[in-house]
Amino acid sequence: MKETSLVGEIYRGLRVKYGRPGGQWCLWSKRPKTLAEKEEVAIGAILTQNTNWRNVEKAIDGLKREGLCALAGIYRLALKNKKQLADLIRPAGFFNQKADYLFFLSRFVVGRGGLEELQKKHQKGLRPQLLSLRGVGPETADSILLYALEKPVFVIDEYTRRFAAKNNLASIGDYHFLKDLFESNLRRDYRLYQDFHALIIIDGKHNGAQAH
DNA sequence: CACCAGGAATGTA
DNA sequence: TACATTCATGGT
Repeated sequence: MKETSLVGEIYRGLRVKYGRPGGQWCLWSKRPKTLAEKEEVAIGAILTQNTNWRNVEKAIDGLKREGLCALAGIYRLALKNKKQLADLIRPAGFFNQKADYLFFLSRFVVGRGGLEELQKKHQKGLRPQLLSLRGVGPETADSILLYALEKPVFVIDEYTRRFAAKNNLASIGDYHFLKDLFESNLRRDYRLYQDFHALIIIDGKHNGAQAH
């Protein structure tokens, strides 16, 4: 239960300061998750691309109102009426692109028997398969792996880059370099990775929003 | 009014 | 490899 590395010490500092991730992270850092919650996280991982989380919540609420915050439902709707799907997620911005992206992701997951099947199988080759989907880059793939499929994969984003630079952990922002830095200095535990990454963003917002 | 938010794809040099 | 552009809403 104890981290001896510098990275681990920094994590404990965040835990002392903020406790477990709350607010918007209550769902993403929740353990265990129901299947419906995992699907909501996977959908949110697409919707949140370059978009404020408040707008993502509006889009997710819209999907829930129609009973469509699920991958099988999204797949069916995208086949039947892609424009209706785009209209539902409009508040999240980039709605035409993201309707396509959700279609590709839902088709992939449904075609492989659902998220829980994915979580059990394909321990190794899953990340390249996610990356091969249009609309799924490194950050989105790792967000799905970590928060929806509960794999010990560290997510790197702009907050993580700033955080690493600020704490003198790395001078370069290369995605896989930083990913390997965190993963090789921490227990291989998805729960630790979830909380750490969430706290990095919480801390980044805390430090960047002083003017309010 | 400009700028940004939990990116990725595509094109150019 | 390193930037630039596009996609688009809603809050500040």
